[in-house]
Order: sequence, then C-alpha cells, then structure tokens
Amino acid sequence: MAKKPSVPKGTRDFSPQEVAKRNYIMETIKKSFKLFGFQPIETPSFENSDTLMGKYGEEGDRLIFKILNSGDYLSKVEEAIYSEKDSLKITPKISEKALRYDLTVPFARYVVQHQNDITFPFKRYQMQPVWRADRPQKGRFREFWQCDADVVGSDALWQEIELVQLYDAVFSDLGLKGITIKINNRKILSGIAEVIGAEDKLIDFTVALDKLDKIGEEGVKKEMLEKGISQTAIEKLQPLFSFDGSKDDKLKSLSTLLTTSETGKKGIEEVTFVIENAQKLGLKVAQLNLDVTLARGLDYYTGAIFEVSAPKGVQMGSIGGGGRYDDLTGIFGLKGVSGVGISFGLDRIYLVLEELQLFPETVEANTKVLFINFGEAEALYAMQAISNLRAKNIPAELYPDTAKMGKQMTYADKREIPFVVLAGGNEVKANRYTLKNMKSGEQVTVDLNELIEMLGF
RNA sequence: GUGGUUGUAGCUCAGUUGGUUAGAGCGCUAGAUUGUGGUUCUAGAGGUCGCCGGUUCGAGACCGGUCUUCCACCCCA
Repeated sequence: MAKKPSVPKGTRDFSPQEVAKRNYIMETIKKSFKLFGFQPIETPSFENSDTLMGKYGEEGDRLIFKILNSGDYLSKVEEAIYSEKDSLKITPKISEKALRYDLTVPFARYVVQHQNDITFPFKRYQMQPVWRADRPQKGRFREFWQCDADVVGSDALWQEIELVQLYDAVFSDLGLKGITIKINNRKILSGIAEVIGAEDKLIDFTVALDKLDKIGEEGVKKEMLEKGISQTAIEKLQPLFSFDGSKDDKLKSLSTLLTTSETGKKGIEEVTFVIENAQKLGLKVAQLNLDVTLARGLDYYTGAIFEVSAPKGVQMGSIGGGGRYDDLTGIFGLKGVSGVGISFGLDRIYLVLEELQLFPETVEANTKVLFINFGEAEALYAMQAISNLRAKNIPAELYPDTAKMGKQMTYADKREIPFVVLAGGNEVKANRYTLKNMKSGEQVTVDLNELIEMLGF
C-alpha cells in the first residue's frame, strides 16, 4: 500500500454519528434564527483577496488562506519583486483569491453589492465553514463552522437585546445551562482610553486589558507599559482592576471614571439600556454580565461587544461572539449602515455538549428495522413489506446478501438497529412476519398491518 | 509565525543502557451453532515501528530534517 492517506492539519472527517450531532446543533440554532425573523443567505467559500485583506488587522491577514492563481503565475511576477523574496510583496502578485475567514465581512460585501434588492433593516443568518491558517489547538481548527445572525440598517438598541435573547434561546434549547454572555461596549473602552490619555493606543490598550483574567493585573500593566502606555495613565486605571460587585456598583464606578468623556458616557448609557431591558424580559439559562475587560472585538466593532463563555469547569475558549459595527459596509462604499450581529461557534459548542454529555440519545436517525435475507423469493416478500413501511415513514432495509443469519444479525447489532424481521419460507407461506426486538430478545409473529403498527409509534 | 510535545496492528497502548523472528487487550475473520446477534470457547489473519536521511557490525529505541497530534504564546469561534 502507498502512503497512508490523511487530511490536512486542523481539518477533520466526520462519521455518521458526528454528522448527526452536528446537524442537531445546526437545526437547533436554525430554528431560533427563523423564529427571530432572520433569513438565510450563502456566500462563496472564497472571495477576491482585496475583499478580505486588511479587514481583520495585521494578524488576520496572516491567517487568511490565499489561493494561488491559475496558470503559470510565477512568470507574470516582475523580476525585481521576485528576486526580493519578500512574501508580503509577492503574495498579491501570485494570489488574487482567498478562502473566507469569517462570515461578517463577506456579508458586508453582500449587502453593499445587493443594496438595491435588500429591504432594510435586513436580518440574515448564515451557516457555513470558514478557514484560518492558524496552528490547531483544543477547540481550534483550520476549518470550522460559524453560524451567524446579523441585522443591518438599524441602530436601535432593541436589536442588541434581541440578540442576547437569541443566544439565551439557543443555549436553552441545547440544554446548556450556566453559560455566561459577557457584554461590553467599545465606546466605554474608547472613553477609558480617552480619560487616561491613551486614545492613540486604543487597540494595544484593549488587547492588554482583555487578558486580565488570564495574566492578572500585574501582567496587564506590564504589557501596557511595553506597548508605550504611560505609568500615570495606567495608575488612572486602578478602579478597573478592583472592579466588582453588582452591575449597579460597576456602572456607578464606571460613571465616575468616565465623567469627562462624552463617548464613555454614551457607552454606559447603551450598555445599561441593553442589560436592564434584557433583564426585565428575563433570560432562561444565560447569565448576562457586564465585563469591561471584554475587548476581543475585531477592529470594526463600534458599540456593543458580546462574548459567550462555556459553563464553568469546561476548558474551552468562547463559544460565541459578536457586536455592533457602525460602518462595516463603509469599507465597501456604503456609508451610514449600522449592523449588529452574533456568531455561534459550532465546533466548540459540539465539544462542550460532548464533554457535558448533553446530546439527546435520539439525534442519530437510524434504520428501525432490518429484514433478514433468506433467498430470492423471501427477499421479494421482504421488499414488499419494506415498501409499505417506508410509505409510512418507517426507515427499513433488507440485508442485501443471503449471508448466514448470524452474520446478518451481527450486522443489525453493530448498526444498533432496534428490530429485525425474519421472514423465511414459513412466514411467506402464512403471509406473516416474525418481528424480533433486539434489545429484549422477544419475538412475535404478526401480519403486515400489525407490523406497521408495532414499528410506527 | 515562536517554543515545546506526540507518532509502534483497525483502535488503546507495552517494548529495559541499541542486540535473534516487535508484543498485549479490544476489534476483525472462521468454526463450535444449516432459522437467531450480545456471553463463552477454539483457531486464524493483520506491522515498511509516520516519512526521508545519518551514526552503528546491528536502530522501534540514538542524531538531523520533514509531516502529523496535542499544549503554551500570538490571535481567535
């Protein structure tokens, strides 16, 4: 045999059982998407490079899978650029297409391109794979699925509230209790940066702050210093590090910190509106928490920022994220369209449900009854019954070969098919069927109507 | 992209300081059982020790490279 075949790093095959479980998650999410009034779209798996490049920050560009041009692509590269051996310069010359990195940027492109056909506010959902040239880790793949719901063309904060409810509805349906929806607002972060005089360092500031629960207070301060944020500025942040208590306490001390920042005050106002109304409406399983250190937003977030973390005790990064972006479509030439959206990380949700054993046993659609094959005449007799069962929506199949019965029974056993029908010469003659329950071992001989009745509950 | 880690039968893994023909459990195939699966018993098949190169009389083991796995960083779902 030749080399053992394999799949590329960070990609996976899915068995029938795995597909069944993934479908269960996707159907659950889709159900809520529809219930909340979102409509599906799909976009190509690859886009023109300039649609994607530069939209996710420097780091993002590195993680985008580039597709090599067709034909003799190297011959078209100018000698000077070629001999320079600078990958960054050569890449755009030899690659003009790239694999989708997320669903939000292609969606923005879609909105701009089809703006005349879209009725705003436009609520769309999209469930497709995305690709990142990242190094794999636990819960981190190079090919994974995102399930996104976004609203564009409305800046009403009720959308944020609905998205919180949407998260709650989906995780409630999945039986995933104890999840936390963390919420923050980019305006609060901007306000803080403004107050401490580090406006020009907003990104570095937020990235460092985001690591608080991971590297601790000292670690954050150290990183901020390294990024060129002054000691006096960092001292002004002190209230943030001892930030605790109820949401009212948090909001009060934030207000004090941000009295001089109009932007900051607007952020507090927004986040208060969302939290208060979401709580008035009630949440089933999710805990909604204000987390001022939450910054993991991509560069384009301008208002609310969301992140969903798995229940405590499950070692997993965020299982969902999202936020508001006031001007995403601006990059593609359509100004003044505000959008807000959330994403569900299908692959990570799968790992969490698996770990907590929350998949219902019924997710695997399986054949309900296997007919033993006794020979040609009996097979025909069996096939007639099978047609009748299938007409009643009962999944049934005939063992294709006239193998030994032990082998056929073993097959049913392995496939976990709950019933077997034995219809040999005696049954054919009597126009009856022997139905065996594989779990209990009991068997009864019945006619076709009784058979349908017994299998069709 | 940086640092570390892993790879031996279909699966999970043993394999001593380098030494004859690389093992176990599970699974698989056949039989005990010609109309009955799971339990039991018996027999059997199955390996280029990830791949390429090097050191050595001799490499599964040591060295280099490469691919893969997992982990940390970066970043993220």
